[in-house]
Amino acid sequence: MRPRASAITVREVAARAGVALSTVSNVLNRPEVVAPETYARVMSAVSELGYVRNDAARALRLGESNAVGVIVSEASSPFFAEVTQAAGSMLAASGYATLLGNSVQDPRVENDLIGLFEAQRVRGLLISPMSDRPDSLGGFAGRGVPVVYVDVPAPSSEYCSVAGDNHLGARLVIEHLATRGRRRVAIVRGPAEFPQIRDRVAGAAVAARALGVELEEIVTSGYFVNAGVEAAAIIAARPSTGRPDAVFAVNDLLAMGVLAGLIDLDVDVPGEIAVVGYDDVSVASVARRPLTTVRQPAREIGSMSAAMLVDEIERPGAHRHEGKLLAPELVIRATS
Amino acid sequence: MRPRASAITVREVAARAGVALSTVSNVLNRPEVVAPETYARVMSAVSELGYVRNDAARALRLGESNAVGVIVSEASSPFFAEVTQAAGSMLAASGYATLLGNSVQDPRVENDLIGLFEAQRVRGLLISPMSDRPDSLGGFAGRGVPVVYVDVPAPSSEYCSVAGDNHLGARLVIEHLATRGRRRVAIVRGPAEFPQIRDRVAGAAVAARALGVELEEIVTSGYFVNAGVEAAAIIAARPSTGRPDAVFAVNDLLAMGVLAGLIDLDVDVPGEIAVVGYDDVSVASVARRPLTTVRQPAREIGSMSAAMLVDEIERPGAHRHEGKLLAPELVIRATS
DNA sequence: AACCGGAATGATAACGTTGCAACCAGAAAT
DNA sequence: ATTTCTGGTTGCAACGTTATCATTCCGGTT
Repeated sequence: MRPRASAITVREVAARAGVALSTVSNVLNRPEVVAPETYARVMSAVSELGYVRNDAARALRLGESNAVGVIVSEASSPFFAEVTQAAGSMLAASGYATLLGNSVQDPRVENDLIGLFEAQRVRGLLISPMSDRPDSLGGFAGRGVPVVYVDVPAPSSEYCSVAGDNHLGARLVIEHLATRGRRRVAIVRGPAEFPQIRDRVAGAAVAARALGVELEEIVTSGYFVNAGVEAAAIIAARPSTGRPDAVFAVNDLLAMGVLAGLIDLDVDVPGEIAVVGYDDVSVASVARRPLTTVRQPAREIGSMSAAMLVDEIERPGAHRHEGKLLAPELVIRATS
Repeated sequence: MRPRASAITVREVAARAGVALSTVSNVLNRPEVVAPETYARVMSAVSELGYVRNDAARALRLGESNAVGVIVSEASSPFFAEVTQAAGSMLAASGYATLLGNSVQDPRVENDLIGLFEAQRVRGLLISPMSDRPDSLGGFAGRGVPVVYVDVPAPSSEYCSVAGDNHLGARLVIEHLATRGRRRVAIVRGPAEFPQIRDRVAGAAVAARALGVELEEIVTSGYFVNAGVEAAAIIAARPSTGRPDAVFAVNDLLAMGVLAGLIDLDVDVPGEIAVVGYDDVSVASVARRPLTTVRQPAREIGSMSAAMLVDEIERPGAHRHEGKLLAPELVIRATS
């Protein structure tokens, strides 16, 4: 038992200002009830001593914190970066602190983060999960803490969600490629199974079947640029007759890698092989060739999901769950 | 006074397991002192009831949390994404939870975040500040909470820091351009004044003066791709005689924008104008042309600064402050 | 038989904050 | 002169956890 040596507490401040400690609390939390003169005296004591409220004690007393958790599977992806940024500023505007957790595409880390946020007693959680239904999420529901699914439709109607329509987006891609005369599409993805990716693959499969397009799946080593380059090497190594005439990479980073890889290996894009990505991240337009891709409303997904979460936190009675599915938009550039 | 309705506390668990609440605490914190049989009984009560420790209460009792704060000026930048990811996993390995704050290039937000982390009583702070010396940082030093500067040299020897040598990196760029025969370099940056950027500009100026290279500064609207495109438009609008023969963009996103913008406006790169970036983010190699840039050891910066912070937290006596300056490396590709 | 040591468990007091209830002067109403 | 009010202030208990210290219960020693 040797808690922190010197810490300025509300008690110190009270002594300095010559008032009771509950008066200090009043100054800080309900300034309208204290006399202006007292208010000033307490405030100057606060700043003289450099008092900073202890949020742990406050949270304990109040039974709840003012923080919400945000968990994404890959914080360094440009798409999620935009989503979390929009969500963060929305939450900040509503007075919540954001705790951002990066599960680094690892379900174990995801579970740890959920546990951490649970222990922190966050007011709500924004999550873009690895699986449709992370097992450790039950604790939140049990406690009545709102959870909003981001970029993935909620697994049940107890939750809100905001997501881009990945199924539709993928269909748009295949339809576009088909109208451009492509008949053999390779879909390139990484090994990890995200719900988003699964939906894109499924959507592509449906459209391909409907249009009589041949579909092949190439699983490469990850979801970043270098993995795309590897996929390009695999494709280019085949004899011309064995190659697809289009590549649908499940995100833009991958697509940019494929694109550059193919061009460097003297494959004509889009002449011989078309390349399409997904997300329309900012660099997509300045790729080796301006990249055809599917635009997702990233900022909107972030701010809308944050708004839903805030509503559910602040009006638990009136709140109605809702599963928003935002329509993506095909952006045709030079690679298809 | 109506703290949270139903919450399972250690008391509930104790009742369920038929032991005293302090025994439950022992099970959770010092399992070696309790009898195996009791341990098992308590643990099963824990999981049956779904008990989750309340970190606020724990932090209050202990006088300190297990969280450290990380503040970056632009979380969506690929460079910082890599830094924070490396720092985060290093910190997680040492048992600390990471609170990531994004100051969104706004000193006010930065101050708010510092205040938030102070109130949360974080054990330490990793910060890549907007200014050399954020005023609100004093509270940490006063409390004896370690602060490590990331990607910026510390303003005084009371702090550790890990940074890439921006001055040197910029010199390498100018020297490289000079040996390639370039005599008129335009340095492209955004309006915000980061210490990193200032160092790069200063380093470039020193090298340019030494080598007799003419240096011009173009301030565009931001630090992202589209700002780079704007800068390209400005340059291309000039008559050929008024154009620089090289552009040094202070980061890769900007450089990729400039590069694509120039090419789209029929400027020959690198024939007429060379383009060089900074950071060597993953997409730099798949830009419109493979981009010449300066590689920063982002992961190393992140994990090293985290390691220093942990050391300072855990060995306050033995710790010696240190200002690491990591050497960057010029990566010559196709744009120079 | 009295004692001791150790292992296991339990009672208790904080940690810093907040909201309620109580209090207290002095002013206004009776 | 007594009562009622009211703007200001204060005392106190509680939030859930953990470390300390005390207690109990054994089997084993003297």
